[in-house]
Amino acid sequence: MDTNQERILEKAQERVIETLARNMDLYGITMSTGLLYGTLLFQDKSMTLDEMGEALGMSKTSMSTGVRTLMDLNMVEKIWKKGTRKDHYEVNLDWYQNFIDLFSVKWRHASEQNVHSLKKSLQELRALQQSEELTDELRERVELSIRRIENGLDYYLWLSRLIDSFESHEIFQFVPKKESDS
Amino acid sequence: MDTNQERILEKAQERVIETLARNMDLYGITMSTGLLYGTLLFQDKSMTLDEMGEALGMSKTSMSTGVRTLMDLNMVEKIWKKGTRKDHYEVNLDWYQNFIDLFSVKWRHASEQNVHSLKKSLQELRALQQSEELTDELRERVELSIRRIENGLDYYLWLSRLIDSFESHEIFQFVPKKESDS
DNA sequence: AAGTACGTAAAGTTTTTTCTGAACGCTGAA
DNA sequence: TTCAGCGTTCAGAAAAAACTTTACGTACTT
Repeated sequence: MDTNQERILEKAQERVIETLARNMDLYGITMSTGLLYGTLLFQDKSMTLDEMGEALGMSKTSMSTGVRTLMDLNMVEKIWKKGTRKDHYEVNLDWYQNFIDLFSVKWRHASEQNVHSLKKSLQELRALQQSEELTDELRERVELSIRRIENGLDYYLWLSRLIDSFESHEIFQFVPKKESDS
Repeated sequence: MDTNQERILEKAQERVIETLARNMDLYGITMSTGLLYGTLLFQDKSMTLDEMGEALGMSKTSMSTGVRTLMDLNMVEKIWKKGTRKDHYEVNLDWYQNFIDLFSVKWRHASEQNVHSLKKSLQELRALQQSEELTDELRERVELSIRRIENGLDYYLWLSRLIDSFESHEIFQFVPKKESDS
């Protein structure tokens, strides 16, 4: 058995795993959890928490929380495996869908919160604007704030439609999955 | 002077500022820096580091680093102001462009790193694949890894084209900035 | 040339996050 | 019913990040 070839394989895998993991902070995912994701990615079979802990040299507790984070983002799923009592996990191989789910879950949520605040404050400021006895200086400030908020709302409505186009996969009509050459 | 009206205005602004700031971790931006951004947003005039520190009750050093973070993302810019020795900063009011810049800067960078690793490892594995004396078991593992990596590359090429469409503003043809009603 | 005002780098402190190990509850087996 | 194996909760330890204070370099003023 040529262990040298094996080492080449593992080296190649590790490079990818580490790079992916390092950049997953964009997903709000910690490096360790990213390593876990990468490890699962190159696994042909599903893994148990113990196997993960073994592979990463980390505690089972960490694997438990890490795998839950990944499940919340739909990047990993729990697999039914009869005959064993342990939970088995598998990576979701559809990178596009992973991106979409992440984007939907995180950005949609933030977007909704922001819109809510913006609308509420806009309403208050519009009411204030109606008031007759408003100094010129204050009226000016109120109107500036209203403009700023309206700008923000425009943007978040757009962002919401963008996310819609991801979720519905319509975005792939515009930016197709595969390009012919290159 | 009715200080009550002023309080309403400030309350409305603070709500927005705080919500925006809280959600800016999606941008990899800390809450404090988010508050700084929000503060600048409702400012009619440019601000100096001292004014920011004053407004947020934080050290000038923090303002310095915070403002640099925002500048790196093109969300804030330094303003020429003659007659004073202090630097002045202003928020970039184009939310769409802020989003695009953020996305470009962060995701493009991550994407490029990932593609680089994926390609390098793919090359190594393809070479390994050529090798005649490869056990069936190892060949199987190599081929699985290659498939995984190819999947990833497909995705990142797509992502790159998506980012292109943001940077070129072509995305607005597909998801227009303004919708007629609603 | 000396002094002052400014932004930032470096070092140190505080706060937050991540990780671990022990203890718990649940489920299935004996 | 008891026991063993499993995932998870919780409290504490370790690590990382954020923030402040001090100190420095530069550029303008006098």
